Amino acid sequence: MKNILQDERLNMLNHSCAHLLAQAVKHLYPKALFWVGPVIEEGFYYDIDLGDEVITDESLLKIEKEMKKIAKDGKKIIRHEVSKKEALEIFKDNPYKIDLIQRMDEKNTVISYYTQGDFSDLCRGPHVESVKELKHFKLLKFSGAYYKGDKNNKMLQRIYGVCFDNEKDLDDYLQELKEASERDHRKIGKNLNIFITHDLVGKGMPLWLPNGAIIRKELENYIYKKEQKLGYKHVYTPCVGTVDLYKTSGHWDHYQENMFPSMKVDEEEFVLRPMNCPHHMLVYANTLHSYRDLPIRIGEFATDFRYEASGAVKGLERVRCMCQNDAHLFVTPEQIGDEFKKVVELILDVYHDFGIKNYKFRLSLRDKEDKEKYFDDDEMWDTAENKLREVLNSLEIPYYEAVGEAAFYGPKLDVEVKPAVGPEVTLSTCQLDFLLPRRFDLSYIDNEGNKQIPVVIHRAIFGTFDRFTAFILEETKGALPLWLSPVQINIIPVNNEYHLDYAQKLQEKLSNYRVELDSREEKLGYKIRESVTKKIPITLIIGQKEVDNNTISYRLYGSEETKTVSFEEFNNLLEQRILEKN
RNA sequence: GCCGACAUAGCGUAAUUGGUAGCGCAACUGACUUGUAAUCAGUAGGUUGGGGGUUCGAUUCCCUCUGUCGGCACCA
Repeated sequence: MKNILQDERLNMLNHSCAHLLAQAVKHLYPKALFWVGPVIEEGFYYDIDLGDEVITDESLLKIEKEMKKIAKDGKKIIRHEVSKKEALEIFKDNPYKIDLIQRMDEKNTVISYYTQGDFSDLCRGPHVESVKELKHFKLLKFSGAYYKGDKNNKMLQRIYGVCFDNEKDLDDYLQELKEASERDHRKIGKNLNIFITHDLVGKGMPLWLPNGAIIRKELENYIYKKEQKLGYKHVYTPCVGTVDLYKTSGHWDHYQENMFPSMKVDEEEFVLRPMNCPHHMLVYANTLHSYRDLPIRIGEFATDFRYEASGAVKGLERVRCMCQNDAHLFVTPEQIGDEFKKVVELILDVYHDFGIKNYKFRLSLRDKEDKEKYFDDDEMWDTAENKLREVLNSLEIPYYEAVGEAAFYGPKLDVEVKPAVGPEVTLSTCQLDFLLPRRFDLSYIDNEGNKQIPVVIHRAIFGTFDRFTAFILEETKGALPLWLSPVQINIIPVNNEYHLDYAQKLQEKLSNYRVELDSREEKLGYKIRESVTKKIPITLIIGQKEVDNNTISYRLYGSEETKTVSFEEFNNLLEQRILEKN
């Protein structure tokens, strides 16, 4: 997908197109007041105050038509540079622009605006020379958007669009958008019977169907083995906890509104747990620990419940009931670097196995000004944040820093990926925490016999199995690698009367794999078509040739070629592909 | 949660300017016995998401709830 922000020419075109959009809106809605209209990766948008009016599909078409008309007129786009005072006078009727101008520093910024025909807009530019150049554009969607991104402010109307230099680029782009929607895991999940939701169960509560359950089980086995090798100890803990547990951890104060409401049983208040840290703290606290025992790594595939905002829920990607691939590492301060490094290496290892290449590391730091969210201990935060930077630098991993994205208890490293549809999401996370061990009064005995407080590293490699599955479905377009595929091999006998026996024997010999035998009375072509539609990795065709020569003919998903081999050769192929996670 | 749209059979869809709904795939039955992406014929399947209102009559219009979609906000 083309990134419009990064292409100078497209950037200018789209920016100019945003002005064209505003001009057209002004023609059709004379009372419209404009806020900002930036270029984004996917094109451009403009935030507009339309008073009581709202945009509809119909009005979008009208606006687009008006844009074409203005563009055809071919007015020049003229730049004007003015003083702050002049700017305030020119835009005096628009409080949004006044706000922008008043925040400008006249000494360091040139205040400029652009005029095209009867329309002027405050803007630093640059723009194309004439609206005539804006021929190949399309308005894509519209929605409400809070003024300045603050939910306490008024909701403005936002219109999105995109502009290109020629019709082919525009068509290609629209085609790409359509193809991306074909990869949407919600669509694949439905077609391949991976998960559903049901009104009676509730929003954001996916039901994993048998096919989905196989995928999830494979993912669990995969990461469980990796974690076992790395010395993790796995536990099971309940999906509920008392409110007091979360008061102790501090989560109650910070995230109460994102938890399902508490339920009173006898004299106790319980909540569905939104995270597992408190439970794992108590697992640690169960034993007296020596410094020799550390690090202690407690892992769990833990089901959590979060009362996500109704508008945020999306397929398997953002749910209210999820299963985390969670672990908490209890370490001495000296071990932080090493342990953190091991987690990052595990993340890289896993991403390599899944062929995930497009990801970004984000170092999420606290916002020093936000005293409400973050506990107030500068020294602790500085130590933690610097420690993470140190590790990342030593690993020579590129990352960017994001202020205000830290958890309330500490800074974290997040790994972000871009799904087929929608904005980036966080998959993996690794967080440094000096706070919860104190809250739970955790300790270990150091080599001088003194009580010390351990440091906790929270980490989730897959993040949640739900989101990871969503992502991997989109990455693979549902054509999962052999080891993950719900059905791995589909055997099709050419003729049931003569070849079914041989096919059944093959099925038995391949019982280590998930094999289906399609013995329906249908034509070969019909069954092959279905095998391909279901994205089964390997389809076997068994006819007279195979029976006579004691061979196997197979075709791989994505290929129309059929190869004929001996059983041993075929078995080697399977083992090889499983090993390579191919 | 906010703005807007949408909800028709398992899935994908059509239609009704208000007179209770068609099609394709899948399913089922029968015939065909097949060598690389759809064999033919037939059968069955719908309180048109739930509730309420207007009306002689609502799937269509109005209200409401639930869910879905596109964004915004949120994301321990």
